[in-house]
Amino acid sequence: MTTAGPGPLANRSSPASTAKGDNRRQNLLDVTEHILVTRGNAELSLRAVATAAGVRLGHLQHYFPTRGELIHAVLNRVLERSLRQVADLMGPQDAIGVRSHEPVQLIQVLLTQQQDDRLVRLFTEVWALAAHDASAAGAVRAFYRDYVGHVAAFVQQRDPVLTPQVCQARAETFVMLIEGAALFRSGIASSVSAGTDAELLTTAAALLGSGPPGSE
Amino acid sequence: MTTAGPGPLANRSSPASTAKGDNRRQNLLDVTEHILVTRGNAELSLRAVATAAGVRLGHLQHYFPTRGELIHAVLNRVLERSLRQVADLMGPQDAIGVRSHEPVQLIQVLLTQQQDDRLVRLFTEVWALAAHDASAAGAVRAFYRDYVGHVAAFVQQRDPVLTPQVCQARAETFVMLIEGAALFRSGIASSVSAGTDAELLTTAAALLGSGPPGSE
DNA sequence: TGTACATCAGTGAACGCGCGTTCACTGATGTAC
DNA sequence: TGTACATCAGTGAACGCGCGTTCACTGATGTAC
Repeated sequence: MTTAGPGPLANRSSPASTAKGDNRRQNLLDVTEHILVTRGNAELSLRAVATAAGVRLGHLQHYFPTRGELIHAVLNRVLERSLRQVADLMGPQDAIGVRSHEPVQLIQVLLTQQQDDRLVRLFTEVWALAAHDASAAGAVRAFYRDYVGHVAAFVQQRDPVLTPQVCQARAETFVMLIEGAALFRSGIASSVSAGTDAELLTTAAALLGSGPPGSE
Repeated sequence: MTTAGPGPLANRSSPASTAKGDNRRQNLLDVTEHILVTRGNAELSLRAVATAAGVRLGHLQHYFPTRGELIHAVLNRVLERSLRQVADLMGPQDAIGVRSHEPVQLIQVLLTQQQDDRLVRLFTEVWALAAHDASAAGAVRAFYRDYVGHVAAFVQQRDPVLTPQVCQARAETFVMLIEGAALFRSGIASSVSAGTDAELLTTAAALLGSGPPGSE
């Protein structure tokens, strides 16, 4: 398992891995993420990160030699973590082939996560990065491809009669709706009114296939 | 009429309005918008704007004394223009009380606009700005409030039996879906598969109330 | 019609500052023999 | 167990540059009388 392979973990920076070094690296990424959320990419400087982390500029650059490497590292970590959450939520069918979540529960978990505006603010930065940086764009597209893939597999399992194409279409529409909802629920767009949660839940659940079977 | 009042047009910069000055001002905002789309807020500098516009730095600052004023001016113009498009699309009931668009047509127009990734890239910057700048956040929330308001009015007119609360909930969910779809259709998230357009159209149309009447 | 003046359009140079990057360095920790 | 050496953790100073902002300025255009 430790032979890894050419996954997203392959783009390590110069120093080899040490227990102390790994902790420091994660700590530096934590700090970078926090500044990205609170101040945005435009105001993120290496000096600000170093100061907030309590290290010297030169030390930060021992781990992330350039600003670009730091940004890409934090971007990849965010996407990997989010994808892992989606995978845990959509497909915990490990030993036995049983899903632990019904669509409505599942959607409610997703919506609860969106109440935390930190993650949503982070994703607005991710989208903006993807819009201007080719490397970031590739990582973001891969993330959404896998995200949609997990949802499609969930839909397929709930209703094996559906064609893969229909599952894919439902999954993509579902993710569109969830990502759009994030903008509203985080307060960036505007606060949602009382009845919207119910409407959103119904619409999203219908896409996952929780409606009466054969109603389509 | 020149007493203005506290509208969005009130935040004029120092110079009074002249035909030549207004043209120059709009031209400078065009150039700023273009740089915002292609390079992003993080890489937008006053010198880059001035150079691209073919004027001197000092001249740019004659119209927009600070970077912040330039950004806010372009933000407000983008939001006003987009809202005007929505208003034209959702409610052309001027003289007579007749809508010219059916839901499906209307949605197709919205989706076609999203194929142009320039506007979507611009909005990723707008969301990021709103996440970190209090003034921008207010403008963006006002924009989405009005956007949702237009949609809600459309839904209400199509089915007067619905309560205003239901119309509001449907409208908010509709806008969530459309904004999320923008991420995918612009290519930022990932390209959509063939069947997704149909699924998206059906879901969005149902929210606008184009389903068989009384089916709810 | 002409003159005086205010305002606007546009130029040019300079400022202090924070930025990312480079590099030479010291101490700590692990590793090979 | 001890020694030598490579590697990693962390420091410190300096660099050139582009940045936003300030300010004094000249010419063009409008306006009042």
